[in-house]
Amino acid sequence: MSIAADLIRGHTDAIILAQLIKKDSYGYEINKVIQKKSDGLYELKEATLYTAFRRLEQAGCISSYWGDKNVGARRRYYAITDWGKESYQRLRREWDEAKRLIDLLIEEE
Amino acid sequence: MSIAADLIRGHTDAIILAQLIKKDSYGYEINKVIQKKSDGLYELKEATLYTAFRRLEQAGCISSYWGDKNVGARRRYYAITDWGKESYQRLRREWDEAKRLIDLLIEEE
DNA sequence: TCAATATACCTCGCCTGTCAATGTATATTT
DNA sequence: AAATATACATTGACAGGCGAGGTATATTGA
Repeated sequence: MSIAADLIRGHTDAIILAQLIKKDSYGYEINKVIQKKSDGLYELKEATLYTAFRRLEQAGCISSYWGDKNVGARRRYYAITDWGKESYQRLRREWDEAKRLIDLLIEEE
Repeated sequence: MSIAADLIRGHTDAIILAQLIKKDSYGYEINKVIQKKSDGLYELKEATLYTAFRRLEQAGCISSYWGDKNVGARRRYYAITDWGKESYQRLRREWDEAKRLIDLLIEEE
C-alpha cells in the first residue's frame, strides 16, 4: 500500500457498506475486492477491518451469519441492514460535502 | 460546525499551510478565515489548532515569532518555510490521490 | 463605570480509529 | 511434508482531535 492511509481514515465504514450493498460478503473477500479495485494502492489492515465489522454490527448497520463450513476455512458473512443502507447514503452525502470543503480550504487561493 | 469533523481529520496541516502560503498569520486569524471561507460550516478547535502549530513547527514546516505587543492581545505569528511549501505541495498531491481512491471505493459500483 | 464580549494564547486528559504483532485453524499447492 | 493461501480474531500502543479549563488584554454597550 502506498497511499497515505491517514487520509482514508474515517471512510472505512463507507467503503465496507458500499461493498455489502452489492451482495453479502465476508472479510477476506471484501479486502481482496478493495485491493483489486484500487489496483493494489490500498488495502484495509485486518485489525482495522474486523474492528469496523464489530462497530458496524454494534451500530445496527450490518448483521452477520456463519457461512457453509463445508468449503474452505469458516467464513463469517455480513449483510447490510436497512439502517445500514440509510447510513451509507448519509456517509456519501457527508463525503461529498467534506470533499467540497477540503478542496475549498486547501486550495492555494 | 455541522460537518463530520472526522472526515477532515488529517487535513488540518494542509489547511493551515494553505493559509500561510498567502501570508504570515496567527492562530486566531487563521481560524476566522477558515470559518468565513467555509461559510461557518467548519472551524478548527483551538486545541487542534495549537497542537497542529507545534507539530508543524517541530517538523520544520513553519517558524514563529511574536507580533507587535502594542496592539491588542499578544499574537504569535507563523511563517511557512521552504520545507513547509514542499510539504504543502506533497499534501495536495496526496489529497488528489486519496480523493480519487475514496470516490472509487465508496461508489455504489 | 464596569460588566460583558471579543481577541489571543495555551495545556491536560480522554476518546476514537488505525495497525503491528501475534495467535488460531483449515485447504491447497509444491 | 512443507509452504502458501484462505479466513477470522485480539491485544496493546500510537496519533490526531477536542472538551474543558486556564491566562491576559482590548473594546463595547448599558
